[in-house]
Amino acid sequence: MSDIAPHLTIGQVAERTGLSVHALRFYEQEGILANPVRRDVGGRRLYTEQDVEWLNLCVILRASGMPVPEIRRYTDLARRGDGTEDERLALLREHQQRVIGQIDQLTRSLDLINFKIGVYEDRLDPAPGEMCGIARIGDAAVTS
Amino acid sequence: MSDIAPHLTIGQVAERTGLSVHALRFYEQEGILANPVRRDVGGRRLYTEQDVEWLNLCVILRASGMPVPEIRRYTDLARRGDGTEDERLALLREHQQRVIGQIDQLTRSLDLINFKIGVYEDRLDPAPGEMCGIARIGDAAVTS
DNA sequence: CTAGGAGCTCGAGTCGGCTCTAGGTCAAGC
DNA sequence: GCTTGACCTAGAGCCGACTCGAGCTCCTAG
Repeated sequence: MSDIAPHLTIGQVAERTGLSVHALRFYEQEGILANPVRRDVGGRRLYTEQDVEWLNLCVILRASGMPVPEIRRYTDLARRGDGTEDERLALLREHQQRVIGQIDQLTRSLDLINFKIGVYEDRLDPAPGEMCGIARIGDAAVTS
Repeated sequence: MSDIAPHLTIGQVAERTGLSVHALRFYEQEGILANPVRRDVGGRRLYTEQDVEWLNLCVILRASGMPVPEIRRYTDLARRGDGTEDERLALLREHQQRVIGQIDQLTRSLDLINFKIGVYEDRLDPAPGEMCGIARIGDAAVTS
């Protein structure tokens, strides 16, 4: 935990985060790194383990649909440090709601998909004792 | 259920489906309508209730991330009718898996977000009897 | 008779988030 | 000495799914 900081190359970080080297440079340019990346004598980026940790968090945020500008905002707040906790919390809560909403929407979509799959399964291979005409679920779009 | 078919205009369909008129024309052009839209004497589109039902299904599929080309494929199969049920079923099952995957991914993201929110809440307003240093969850990205 | 509103077509523009290209530096290995 | 491979910058390109605009035709109400 001392300052040995093993200097990861961009390629290694790409491997560890699942991001492409292109994406890593893009993210840096978009201001999505808590502290500025250092460079070696040849101008090559040197990442730290902290950077990787941070990027992995960002990957999660992106994967759950947080737009890049908002991640930048979050990063800014984190960089500024003390006194920004309430804003960071607010931002996370907002995102939390978005994610919950997405899950909700997907779950409802999945219900319909499951239902339609059921219809096709029955149509292709009707279970014994089951009638052909399947009750419609309200007015839901159950066409074809 | 007879062939009265009350001829909906594109504007009415837009209202009923939540799609824009632009999107409706775009979808038609993309082949995402089970049967070709009829036109009135002036060349205006006339939709049926079936079209609306179908479109509402498509809206759900889109909302759950099915790409337009795949909806077109599904529409083609539906249009062809009998004998394509197994393909339609396969297509739906594939999508079902995708949606489940998405929900899964979002749920896991949400876990981390919830965790971080908890960290900030404690940091801003520590509950009595709670210590400051919060145990890290494995090596998970819990930075800042 | 004319103004407004809804519709039409065709094609261009937009947006987000990368991804790729061109043209170059540098260090290691043969 | 030369090739190879990883890295660099700046900027262009791409993809999907719409969205928008220009310029037109209708119909209807005042």
